[in-house]
Amino acid sequence: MDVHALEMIELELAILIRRTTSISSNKKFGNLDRSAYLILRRIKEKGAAGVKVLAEEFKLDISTVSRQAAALEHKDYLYRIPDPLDGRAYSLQLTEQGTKELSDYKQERLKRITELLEDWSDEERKLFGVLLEKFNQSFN
Amino acid sequence: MDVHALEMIELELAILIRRTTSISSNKKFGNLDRSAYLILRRIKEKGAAGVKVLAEEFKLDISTVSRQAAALEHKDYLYRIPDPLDGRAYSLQLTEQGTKELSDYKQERLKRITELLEDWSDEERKLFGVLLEKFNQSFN
DNA sequence: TAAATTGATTGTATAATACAATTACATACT
DNA sequence: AGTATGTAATTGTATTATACAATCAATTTA
Repeated sequence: MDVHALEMIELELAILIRRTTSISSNKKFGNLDRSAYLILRRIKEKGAAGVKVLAEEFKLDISTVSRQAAALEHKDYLYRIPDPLDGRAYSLQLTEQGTKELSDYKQERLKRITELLEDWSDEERKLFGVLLEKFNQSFN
Repeated sequence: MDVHALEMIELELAILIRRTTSISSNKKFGNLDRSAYLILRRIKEKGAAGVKVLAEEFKLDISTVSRQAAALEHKDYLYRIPDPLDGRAYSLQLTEQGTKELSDYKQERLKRITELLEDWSDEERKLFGVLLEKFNQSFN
């Protein structure tokens, strides 16, 4: 196995994470943080879900998702649909505002990434996407 | 330009960052967090440096690096070398313990990544490393 | 030598997370 | 039916990484 490649990945991942961590904390393009964004996206793509399901999918603690969901509800980006079979449970659905905010935020992110990668070839961009996806899937 | 590839990168980056953020906060393989690790590594590879230089290289606030350096000094992983020309300044060098800890930690990280990527081809690993590096460089 | 600048630290705030305790409801067991 | 156990969600508390502002001490400049 090619140790050099692994070392390179190991280092560059550390750098990437640290870099983007600080960017997200200071800058904050729109009104959404990364986690909020992923929640809205998930709901838009796969439909309403409760905090437990979301927490499992994201591999986060339920309490973490609960707070994020509460914040999103408070901003009127999500609303609750009570579970008819279980008085404790509910699921979360996008409001119209949430849908709009999601779309705006996604556009901003996309724009930023497009700028960052403007000198890349199409081939490189495609491969980078594929490999990132594959990497994320290795975690599951 | 291939919008689909960009969208994929955009999404997978968000996922990657969130995932690794939570891993580093809960798990913590060894005694080092990511930033501490990058500092030690930088010093090992490029020699002693003061907090200002490190902060610039890492694009972090000086105060952040100052605290990290203080923590590493406290653990006896780094020691200060006073600047002979400027009574305020100093640079940081690895202690023997720091060198050892760095090497152990790096091994652990490498091991973990090796496991994660064990099903990948050499070619894929190599490309992923190269593209991550290129991506990180786009930030500069 | 007084004023401005600079390297570093410290105070304070924020954000994302986890774990533990709690609340309120649901299910299962005699 | 009633108690015990389990479960969805929230809330309290702690930690970690970060930034920005204030400060301290030394240096440089006018």
